Amino acid sequence: MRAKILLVEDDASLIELVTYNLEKEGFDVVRTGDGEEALTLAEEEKPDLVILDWMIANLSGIEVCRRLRRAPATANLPIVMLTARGDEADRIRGLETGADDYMTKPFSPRELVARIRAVLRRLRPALQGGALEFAGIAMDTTAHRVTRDGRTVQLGPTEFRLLRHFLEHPGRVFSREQLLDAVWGRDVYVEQRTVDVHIRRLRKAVNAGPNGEELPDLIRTVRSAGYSLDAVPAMQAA
Amino acid sequence: MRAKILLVEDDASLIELVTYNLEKEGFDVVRTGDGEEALTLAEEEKPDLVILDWMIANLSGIEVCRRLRRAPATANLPIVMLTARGDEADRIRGLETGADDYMTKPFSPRELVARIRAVLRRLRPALQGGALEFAGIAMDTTAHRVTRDGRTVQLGPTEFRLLRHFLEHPGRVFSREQLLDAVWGRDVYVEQRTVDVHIRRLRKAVNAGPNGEELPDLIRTVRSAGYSLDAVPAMQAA
DNA sequence: CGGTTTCGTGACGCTTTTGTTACAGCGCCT
DNA sequence: AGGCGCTGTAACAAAAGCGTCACGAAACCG
Repeated sequence: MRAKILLVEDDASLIELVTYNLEKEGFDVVRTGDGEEALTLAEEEKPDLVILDWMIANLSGIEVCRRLRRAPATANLPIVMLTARGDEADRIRGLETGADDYMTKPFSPRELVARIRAVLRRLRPALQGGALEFAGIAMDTTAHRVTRDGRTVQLGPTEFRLLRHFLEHPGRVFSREQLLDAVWGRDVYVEQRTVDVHIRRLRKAVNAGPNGEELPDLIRTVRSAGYSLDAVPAMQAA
Repeated sequence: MRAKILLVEDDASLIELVTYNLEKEGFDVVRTGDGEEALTLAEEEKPDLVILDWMIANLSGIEVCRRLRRAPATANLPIVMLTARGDEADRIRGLETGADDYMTKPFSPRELVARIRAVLRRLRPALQGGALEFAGIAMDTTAHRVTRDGRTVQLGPTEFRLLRHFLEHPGRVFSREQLLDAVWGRDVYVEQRTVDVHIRRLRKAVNAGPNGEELPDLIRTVRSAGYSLDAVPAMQAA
């Protein structure tokens, strides 16, 4: 999942510099140089993090920070202040107003990215390790939650591990033996056909549509080889 | 609740300076100048945050940071690096190794405190004396009061700590072992099934409605994984 | 086109995991 | 001392998930 960042800054050359570096690192960037608009965008764009300059039009960065914290919808939004005001008093004021980090200009773009990552690592764990996603199937391993096109999918422990294994290696074909090793454990010994049954259960759960509908099957059977999770639904014979 | 901070630093005058400022601000301080000992203390003292110097005896600060992150018991422990190594490359390395913030010497003690507060505010909300709230459950950690949709909920000490832990990490699944570590303490050893009983007591108290009614259960059981506090009540099959 | 192999599917005991209740011990307060 | 609230453990009940089998369908092969 890509993280979206709201950049609130009015210096054109800085906007370009920061945007370039963030996009290079895989972030989506939304920009504004206006304090009032920043508040609106923070609600509407639902960014994962805000970078705030102090001196901007209409509302100071510190005031934007305060209002973001006060509004329930954005009270939890990660904020990094990035400003020329580098006095001790300013830094402390920024942090105490609710900023999660505070950097002063001039700054290193790479350090900015590192600090953003550090903040997101704590506050949006789903963006880091815990999230797997492929072909409309999303898995949050820390919350133990799976969704298909937004609808939550109910899985038993074994199906969960099985799906995770597929999501970790999308497109790759695994033999029943490999799956038993990876999902059940190297020492456990069960019939290979057991895999079939769990594939069946996994398919049933993942392909269940809104009501009684069937969604396209993303688990491909490779005859005499095994199974794989695949973005392209199997072809149809009319 | 007072927060406990582990200060890993070997310069005597700095130790004094930092300790003085932290204690003045209401933190408990545990100190060591030794990298190996830092790891031990991080486990045994259960600090709420670690301040790490880079140049210390036995293990470098960066290595201590890496090992703390790797050990499950301390993987989540907030870390602030405080060091003379201020190159861009060092800062980035520190942050990418898992530090939550990175300050360089010389530094302002008041800024250090502000940054520590900023980190703790996010990672240990309960320490700020503030209110925790999630999905209609509100907890005032200082007054030791809990309400569900406005009605006050009566909890025993253990259930209170258990709920607080869930509120601090909403949505996340914890194994019984993790809960015992976090809520009972790392050194206490009780049966894992004890957790089940307290979950039961917590559910009973939190889900008690106006008269004899049952409110939707917000504590989700994740079979063979643990429990989590969750906004979405489990779905029903008719 | 039969024969053969491989896979899909539903049913069914069995085991594991969790829910629930009861109880005995402990510390604390009056 | 007695009562009271809280805790951890055990024991039993309920639920959920698991692995295997049997049979039919589909794919493959000559």
